[in-house]
Amino acid sequence: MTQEQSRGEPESAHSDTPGAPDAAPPPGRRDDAQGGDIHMEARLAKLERLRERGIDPYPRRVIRTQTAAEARALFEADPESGSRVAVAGRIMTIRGMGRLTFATLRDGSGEIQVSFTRDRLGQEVYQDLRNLDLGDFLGVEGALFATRAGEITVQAETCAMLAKALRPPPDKWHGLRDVEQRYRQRYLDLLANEDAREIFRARSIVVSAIRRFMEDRGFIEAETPILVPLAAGAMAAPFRTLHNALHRELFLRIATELNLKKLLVGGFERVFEIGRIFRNEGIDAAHNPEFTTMESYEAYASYHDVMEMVETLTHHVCLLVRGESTVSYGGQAIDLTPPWQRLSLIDAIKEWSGIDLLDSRARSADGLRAAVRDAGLAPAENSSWPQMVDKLIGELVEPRLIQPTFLTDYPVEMTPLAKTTERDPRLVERFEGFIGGMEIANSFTELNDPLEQAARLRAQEANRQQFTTEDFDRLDEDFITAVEHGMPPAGGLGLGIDRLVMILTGQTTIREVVLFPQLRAPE
RNA sequence: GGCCCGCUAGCUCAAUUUGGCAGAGCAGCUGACUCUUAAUCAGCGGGUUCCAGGUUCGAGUCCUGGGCGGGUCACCA
Repeated sequence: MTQEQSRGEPESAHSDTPGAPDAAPPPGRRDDAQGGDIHMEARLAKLERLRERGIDPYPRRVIRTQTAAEARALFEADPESGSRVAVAGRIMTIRGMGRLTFATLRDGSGEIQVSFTRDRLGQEVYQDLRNLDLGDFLGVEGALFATRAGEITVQAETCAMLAKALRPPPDKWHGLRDVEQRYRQRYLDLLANEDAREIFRARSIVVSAIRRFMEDRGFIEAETPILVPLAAGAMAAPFRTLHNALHRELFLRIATELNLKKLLVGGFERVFEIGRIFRNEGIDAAHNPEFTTMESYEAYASYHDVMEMVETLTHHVCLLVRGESTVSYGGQAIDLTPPWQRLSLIDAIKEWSGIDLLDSRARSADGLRAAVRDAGLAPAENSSWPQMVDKLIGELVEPRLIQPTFLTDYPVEMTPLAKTTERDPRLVERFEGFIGGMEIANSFTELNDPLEQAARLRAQEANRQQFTTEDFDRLDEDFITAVEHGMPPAGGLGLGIDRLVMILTGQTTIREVVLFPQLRAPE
C-alpha cells in the first residue's frame, strides 16, 4: 500500500516475506459456524500487520475517479493515451508471479484487472500485497494499458486498502451452491452468482416500471397502515401483534384494499400502493408469508378497463426487462402480447370438470361436494361451497392457464367486495389473471352499495363462525361507514409483484425473487 | 402434517454399491516465478463425516430417534 504510510523496516534482502507470522492468534481451532477458522485467523494477522505498518485497513476517504466500466471505456476510446485512472473495488482474484502480480477488482459496474510490479511500487509497498486477501476492497491508481493477452489493465502506481475482509468469499469457481446459505446470506449469493444479481436488478426494474406506468396514467401513490386493528379486505389468516402503550392487539395487514377505497371516498380518483402484505399461512414455492403487491383503484372504471390496464402494464414491463414480448417459463414459451384470452370461470369449470356451478344441483355445499368427488377430487368433509369452488379452480383450471388468461365472473359467495353482474346476480364482475399456471392478478368492479356491502361481509362473518377457518373476509365497520358516505364506481386491482418477477425472470420458486425469504429459525 | 432426497475440510464435491487407515480441486500457510486471468510449480497444515443412541471385532457407510435444508402432496390466494 502506498499513500501516506510505508515506513516499515526495510525488508531483509532475499525473502519477500513480510512480518513474522508467529504473531498470529493462538492456534486453537474454533468454528463459529461462519468460518471463524484458519482463514479468519490469517486475515486478522494480516490486519494486524497492516496496522503495525501504519496503514488504516478501514480508511475514511477514497479516491475513485472512474468505475471499472468507465476505465475500460476510456481505454477502448483511446488505447494510446495511457490515461490515468483511479478505480476501487473488491478483489475477486489475485495472481502473483514473483515481482509481478495481477488482481481482478470488481465494483458495481463490472470488473477490471490491475497489475502491480515491484519495480514500480518499490519493495516495501510490494511486500504489503502479501497482506491482501480475496474479498478485500482496494483502491488503485495508475495508467491504463493492455497486457500481451489484450486485457485492459491498470498499472498500479499507488494502491490503498479500503476495507479488509475478515471472512473469505465463496469459492471463486463453483460459487455458492448451498440453497439455504444462499438465502440466509444473500450477500454471498449476490457476490458469487451473477444470475442472482440479474434477478434482483430485474426486480428493481419491474417495481420502478410499474410505478412509472401508474403515475403516467394519473394514479397517485399512497402509503396506508401496515399495523391495523382488523385484518380485512381479503380471505387470509393475519399475523397478530401487540401495541404496548395502547394495550391493544393489532394485526399486520393482509391487503391494502379497504384503506385505498377510503381514498376514493375522499376524492382521489386514481390511487395505487406498492407494498408488503402479510398472510399467516404455509410457505412453498409460490408463497412467502410477506409479499409485495400493487393495488390500484380507479374511479369511474370497471373491471373491463382494469383488464386492459393489466395486459398493457404487464407487456410493457416485460419489454423493459426482457426486450421482447415472450418469456420462457417452466419450459414453455409464453407470449404476453395483448389482448390476453378471456375465459368465463363458469365455462372453464364446466369444460374441465363437467360441473355446472349454476345448475341447481351444484348450488348446495353437499350437492357440489358430490359433484366434485365425481370429478375425481377429494374435498374435505366439511368444506364450504366457496372452498370447493376454489379447489376446482386450483386443481383443474389454474394449471391449464399457461398463456396469459383472464378468468372472469366469479360466484358471489367467494367475492364479497365485488359488484354482481347485470345478467346474473349469482356472479360478480371479477377477474383473475393467470400466467404460467400461476395467479398474478385479481380485480373487481368494486361494490359501492354500502347496504349490500355490509350484508355480504356479515355473510362472510357468519361463514367464518360456521366453518371456523380464516377463509372468509371480515366486516370492517370503519370501511362500511366510509362507503356510506358515497364511494364512486370503480375498478380495483391487486397485482402480485413477486410472482410477476418470477414469470419475467423464469424462476419457479418465489424464494429466488425475494431477497431474504422467510426460513425456519436457525438452531 | 405425510412421503422422498440431502447434510463429509472454510467452499465445491469423492469415498456409501459390497462396513475395513476419509480423499481431490479451490481457499489457507511456506517457497519459486515480470504478462497472468480457475496462473503455474514444489512443499505443509487442515475432519466431532449434522446430533444422540444402537448393531458390529470394526460404522461416513447399516438400524432407531432427533435437527436443519430441498422437493412433493395436503393446507393455503
